[in-house]
Amino acid sequence: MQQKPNQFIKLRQEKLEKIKALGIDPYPVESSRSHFISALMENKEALLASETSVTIVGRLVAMRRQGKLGFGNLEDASGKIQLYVAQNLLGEENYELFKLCDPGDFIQANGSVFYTQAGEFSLKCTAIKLLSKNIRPLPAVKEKMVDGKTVRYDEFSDIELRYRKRYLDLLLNPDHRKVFELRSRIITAIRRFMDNLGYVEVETPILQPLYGGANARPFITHHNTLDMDLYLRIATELYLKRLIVGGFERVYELGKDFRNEGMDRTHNPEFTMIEFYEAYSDLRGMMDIAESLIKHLAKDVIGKEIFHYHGHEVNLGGTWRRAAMTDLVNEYTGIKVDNSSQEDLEAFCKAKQIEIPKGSGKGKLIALLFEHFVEPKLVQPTFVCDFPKEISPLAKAKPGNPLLADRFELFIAGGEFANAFSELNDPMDQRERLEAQAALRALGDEEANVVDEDFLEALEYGMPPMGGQGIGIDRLVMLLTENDSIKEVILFPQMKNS
RNA sequence: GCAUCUUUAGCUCAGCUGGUAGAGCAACUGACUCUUAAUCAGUGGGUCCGGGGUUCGAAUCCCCGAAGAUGUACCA
Repeated sequence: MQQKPNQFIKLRQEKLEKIKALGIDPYPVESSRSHFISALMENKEALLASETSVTIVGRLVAMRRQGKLGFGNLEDASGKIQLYVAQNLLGEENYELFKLCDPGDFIQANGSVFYTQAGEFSLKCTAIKLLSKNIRPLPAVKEKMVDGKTVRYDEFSDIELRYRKRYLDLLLNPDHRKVFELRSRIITAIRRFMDNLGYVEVETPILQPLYGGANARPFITHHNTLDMDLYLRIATELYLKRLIVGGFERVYELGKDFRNEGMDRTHNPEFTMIEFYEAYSDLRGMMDIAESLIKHLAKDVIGKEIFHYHGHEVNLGGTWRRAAMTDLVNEYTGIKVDNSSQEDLEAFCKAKQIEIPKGSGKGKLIALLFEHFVEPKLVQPTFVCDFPKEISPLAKAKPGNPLLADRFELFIAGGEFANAFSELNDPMDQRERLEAQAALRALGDEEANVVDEDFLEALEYGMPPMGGQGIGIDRLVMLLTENDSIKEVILFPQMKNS
């Protein structure tokens, strides 16, 4: 038989025609199910004793036909069971249909459970119905139990294909499906945790006339009817603060932010973040929430405290260190930051070949030293406090030290997991800080904040003292599911056209 | 952005210093009423990522390009 490049599809389409010739609709509307497959597997003896007749549905994932008898494995979202299909039980016509079925087809099977001679718990089929015909063969992945462990053969493992054809990855690699089930449970648990603290979940605009709340380059789009450019949000901060002005006391938003920047194993251009703001709280309150939330997710959702991540062993269970940025810089570089002049720090950076952006003050230099010499070393959870105010335009100054912000970032395994401040609510101070950012922007810093007049006006009407925090969900899921690439925890990661 | 590596059948891969492209699984045909990585017999299937070059001859060597991975830079 001559076979062309799309040989597989052609052959299956021929089968499809044969099925139609039997008067069977290969894509019927109706299906029914009396039991999930897991319900059969969990109640074997009772179903066996009662000889209950059941109807199950799912995808046929393997077939072993031998003349007038055959076996198949049927899989639904809950589990997998072997089908025993014999001509003398189905009748000739129905068995003819079975012979035209392929792995990948969706079918409905009626029958009752029993043990085969080989001792496998199976469904003895009395009828099968085709629910959806597969016309493109699935990549063949076979598995076998060896000493109680599942050994897999010819795994669908090409990383690029797994990301581009995620549906195949999910279908063929149950471990990867599990990661996304866990992601869902983690997000549900986060929402429940915040709800229990009395927070209200809100939704603010993704399309924004001005962007703010973080230092990042935005995606720009255009609204035709309004004939105006809009930005995809880089953060939810400024809108959530407006809600606190509006009388809400505890709000959170869990959703996507978009940043038009580099991509690597911890950055995807669209990513998921939770931000929350609590009136009459402050940095200390935010620290307590971060620690108790993440410990709760580890212990109660995942069920452990030790995680392997980016080559490190991280213990989320212990007491989390709290340290000032300047002390950490001193600890790892030996520099006494408080006693150093801006010139001293610039000289040190130059000696270490660290590029200094235009307009950098002493605070920025301290932050640069921190990033280069401290950040990668912070393996166990560490709250880094006392950020320079200069690089924290939306944070209140630390009481008693006008050069520092009342801010922390949480670092785990050398990466940032949370960022929180006692939020700045002095409208005059906020205006000055945003104008300082605008000056940096004029010097070429494309990631500096822009001045948002409406936000400033909202502050002028009065905003209570409060704590606010952002936690990157993707990285948290990476840590908790022990995946080193963000693409492993995002269902459809950004890829170039191939 | 830069560096290194990868790209061969539907999937997973082999293919040595250049000599007519291979395996397993999947697919197709046939046999088979207790298989389960079913088995047995047979068959078909390739833009060797794309383009150019060197050579009598290129999957293999060289150049350009694409995609992906890793590292690095940027992302305070």
